[in-house]
Amino acid sequence: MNVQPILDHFANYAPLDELESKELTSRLSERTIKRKQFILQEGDVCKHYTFVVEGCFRMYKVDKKGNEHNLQFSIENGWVGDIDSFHNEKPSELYIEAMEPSVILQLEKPDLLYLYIHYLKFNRNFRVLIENAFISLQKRVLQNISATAEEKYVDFMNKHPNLFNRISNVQIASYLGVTPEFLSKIRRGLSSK
Amino acid sequence: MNVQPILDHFANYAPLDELESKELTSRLSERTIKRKQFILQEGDVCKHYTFVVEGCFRMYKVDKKGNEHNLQFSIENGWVGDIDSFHNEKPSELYIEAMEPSVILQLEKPDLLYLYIHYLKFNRNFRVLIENAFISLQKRVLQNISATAEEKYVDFMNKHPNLFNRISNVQIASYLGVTPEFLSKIRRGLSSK
DNA sequence: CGTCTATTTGAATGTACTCAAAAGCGGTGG
DNA sequence: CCACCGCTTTTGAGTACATTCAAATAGACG
Repeated sequence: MNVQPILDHFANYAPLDELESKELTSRLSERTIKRKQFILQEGDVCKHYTFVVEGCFRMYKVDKKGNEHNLQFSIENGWVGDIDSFHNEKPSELYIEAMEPSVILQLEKPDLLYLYIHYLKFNRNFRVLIENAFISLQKRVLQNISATAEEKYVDFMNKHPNLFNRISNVQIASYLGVTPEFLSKIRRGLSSK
Repeated sequence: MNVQPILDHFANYAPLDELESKELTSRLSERTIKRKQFILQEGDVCKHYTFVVEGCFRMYKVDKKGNEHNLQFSIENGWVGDIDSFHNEKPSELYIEAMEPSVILQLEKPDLLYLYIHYLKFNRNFRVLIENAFISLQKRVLQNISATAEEKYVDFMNKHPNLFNRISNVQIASYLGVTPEFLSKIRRGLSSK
């Protein structure tokens, strides 16, 4: 089991000492996920915090009309999970699907709670993690309520160059909240500049 | 200084014992804020986590064209602050303005860090606080990318009945990302149903 | 090469914005 | 008590942005 990526990841926050690393890694389970495989489906309770070692996931919701709306992408060294379902142990409204063959490390709720209770540092690190995720989401909301579709697309390219050349425009359109057809027209407009 | 509301507030999470309450309250400062007064302006570094005891605030951004976009409202027993500016000590792009005469309790960064370092419970409580804020923001993003303006407005009324009858439609429109004129037309449509 | 999916195109439609102006609604002072 | 002020809300016409639907084109992969 390759746990180095997650230890490196926490090194960016408050680095784990030897005991903390051991406590964490002994509770992780590694899984290999095929492309198009789901690690969460609507109706399931989200049982894990998932760290992406390799690959790419999208978390999305399906509305009443059957349309999919991408809430989040996660790639190497990112986290994915339905926090609402996880903490409140209620059925999720979301799907999490692998967009590439992937390798993940998962932590179950009792294990996470164990780490929270015994180690201030895990509380701290996960607090900082979610603070950063919160800040990013705030910026996305501001953009949603103030920018045109073209501005959103250009910003997405600049902020996520690694994602942008790895996933289809259909997926990006769904993340931005526009139709793929209109995104295509935006791209045509941009390329003629 | 009336600290009871903030102690009651934390009682909904992991309640503070006597020592923790004392450590917290001794670090809080109370302020009375007039209507239309700012507690943060663009360019300032956000120096406080602010708990609202009484009154109502809006946090907004001004774009290049001079238009305001409401990112968040906060009322009694809520928190407000620019977390990005606060943690990274960088100039804020946001304004926080009182929409009513208000009373707040403020915590400075060194004091918050002191609490984080010495008490697991503050780490835990603020982690849970932001987790919940994160969950709400995720739902807002999903709605932003999937719902019509009318759906967003109806949902806002249902989710925030207390706010909705307390602030102007101009402010609600700015929060939803539509023009006040168009919101008026939505209201006309709804009332004729 | 054929199949499957992603992307592009175009025409018609719908949703939301802009701008300008009118109407409504408190408050305040005469 | 009413007249006036400032601010919010409403209206309407014209325009811009984005969607829908159907079909053509282009790429990717076995």
